[in-house]
Amino acid sequence: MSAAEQEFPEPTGGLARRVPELGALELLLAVARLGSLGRAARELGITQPAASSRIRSMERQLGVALVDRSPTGSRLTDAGALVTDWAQRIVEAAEAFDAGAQALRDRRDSRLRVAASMTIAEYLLPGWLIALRAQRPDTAVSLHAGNSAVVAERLLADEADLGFVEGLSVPTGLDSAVIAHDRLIVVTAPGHPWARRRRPLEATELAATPLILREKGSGTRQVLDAALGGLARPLIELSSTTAVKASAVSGAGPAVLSELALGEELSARRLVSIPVADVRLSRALRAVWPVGHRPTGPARDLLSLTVASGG
Amino acid sequence: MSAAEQEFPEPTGGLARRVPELGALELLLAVARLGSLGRAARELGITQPAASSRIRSMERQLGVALVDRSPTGSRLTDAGALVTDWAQRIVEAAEAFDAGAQALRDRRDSRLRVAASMTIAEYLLPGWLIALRAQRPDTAVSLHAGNSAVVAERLLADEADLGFVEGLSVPTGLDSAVIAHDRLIVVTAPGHPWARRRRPLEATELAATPLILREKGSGTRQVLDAALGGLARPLIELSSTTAVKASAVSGAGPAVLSELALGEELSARRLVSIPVADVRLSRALRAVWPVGHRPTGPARDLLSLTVASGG
DNA sequence: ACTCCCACATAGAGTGGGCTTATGAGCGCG
DNA sequence: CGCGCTCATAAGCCCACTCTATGTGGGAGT
Repeated sequence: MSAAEQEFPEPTGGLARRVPELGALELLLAVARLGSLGRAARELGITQPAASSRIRSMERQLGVALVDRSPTGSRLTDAGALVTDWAQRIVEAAEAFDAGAQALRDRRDSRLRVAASMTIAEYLLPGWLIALRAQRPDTAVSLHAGNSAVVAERLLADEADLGFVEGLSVPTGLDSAVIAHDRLIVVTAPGHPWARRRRPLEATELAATPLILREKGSGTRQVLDAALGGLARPLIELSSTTAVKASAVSGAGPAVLSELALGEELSARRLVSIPVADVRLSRALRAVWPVGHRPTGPARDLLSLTVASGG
Repeated sequence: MSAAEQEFPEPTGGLARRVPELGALELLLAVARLGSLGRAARELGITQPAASSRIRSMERQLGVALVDRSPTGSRLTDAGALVTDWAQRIVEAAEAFDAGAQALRDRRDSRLRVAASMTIAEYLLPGWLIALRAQRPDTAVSLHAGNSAVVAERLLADEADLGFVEGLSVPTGLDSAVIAHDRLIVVTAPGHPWARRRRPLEATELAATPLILREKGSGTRQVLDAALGGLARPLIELSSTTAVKASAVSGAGPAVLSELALGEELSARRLVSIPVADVRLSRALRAVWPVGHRPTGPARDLLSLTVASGG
């Protein structure tokens, strides 16, 4: 074997080889909480040897001892405590995923039918659904995502009980309550010239520069077009927020995204925010329902959750 | 089979059965970014049929069509775009996990040796490490977590190049720079009587109430004891932040935690924050290094990252 | 119109990780 | 001193994921 054995480049990916599976992380959290492999195994519905083996293989994979075994139980090592907290973040994200995915399976018999715009469905709804499930565990929720017009349509056709929109105006026939505000942010990779500017960006500069954008018709795009006077120039048009972020991170150019979409990327400096002068890139997020039909039952529960937690 | 077939209670867990594995989520993100199953497969180093089958089985598991296949490529469905964004959050958490775990494998030959307090290592460091890797991909980092005394010791013994502490004072022999501030927050489950209070909590009430706490000697505990005058009464003492959170969520009682630890729990209202009057529960987070030895090389890179992103 | 290339799907075989049951060993407590 | 708990080990099963090899369909270029 000479050096000719080609290393695969692996620019991204391979995470799954280095990060334990969700089941293993869940098990680790249970061990931390219950102080015993056996009890954790019972809680997850597997046998004690399975738990033992799984923790051991996780330790092998990470190259770090995670738990101190003793005949009186198991406690986390120092490294184990760290790993457990990092695992907790993954599991929380997985819970949000689960809550959302469950609502996507359009069950006809759902007790609460929600229609929401993309941004809200992506970033806020999963958390609300988790909270709702904590209060009313047996409420089945179905979710339909679409733009403002679609949301209004479904509400008026009695195909949804509660809607959420992010437009600049409220569709006719609907009552609404503002639940939060969302700002659009201009971002670039840290290496981009804009990242080193001292003066804020002018609206004219922004309008003159080709940007990485969602496709025409998306809520984000509408707000941006309105703010700039209808002329955002696309460098690329992509079909999902994820794709826009990935493209911006890789340095393809400046992008405009909701602040809700940019938690991790900004704090880890994969992207940096560029201040913008004299442009109103803010919009209200609203809950909506047919005029006169004040939400009741599960819809009311969800509504009160969103108002309480709305920033 | 009568109704005697006992449903397993599954109060927590079972997530792994409903959420696809990390490898599948990574694959989905690659498909979204590249617009083709085959290209995504190539990027992840698997074959096209494997990717095809894996996406299909994920769709079966979720009960939702995620991608529209066509002879010209694959695009996400509406539901697929939502699912992809939720998946992105999981993968981001997994990247932080990976960055941290990699630093935990105490490699002797690391170019940058970091010693950090628990809270910083848990919640801030992984993000910094990701950002550092983006700038300097070949910098191997090792991490050792411990309290302020341990951090100081390792720095002075030249076993670490850069330290992070969260104490109230800077250990002697070290220079420091404040990189962020951290507040401690009193939280309860939403059902707790305190959640319905109108007046802020008084320090004496807090001191008189048994609390869910980290064990004595933890940075969090020290700050709380100092603020209350040395007399926080423990209801339970637990060994990890995760365990404290879980216990508080389940309604065991009030807990005191760093705001850094409470992202998801507060916004999903699994926990609510209780205002506190006339108690200073704030502390500075500092980078530290031996007097005279201003950080250079990788240490300087990391330091400048943390200062830039510190709140 | 024919061909080439890319897209994705299907079929059948191999492998490995995780699960189970069964059993053994260390510590503490009555 | 034995019973309870703890965790570890061993042997066998099974399924998910993987591969190679092949088939089908559409767009682009000649």
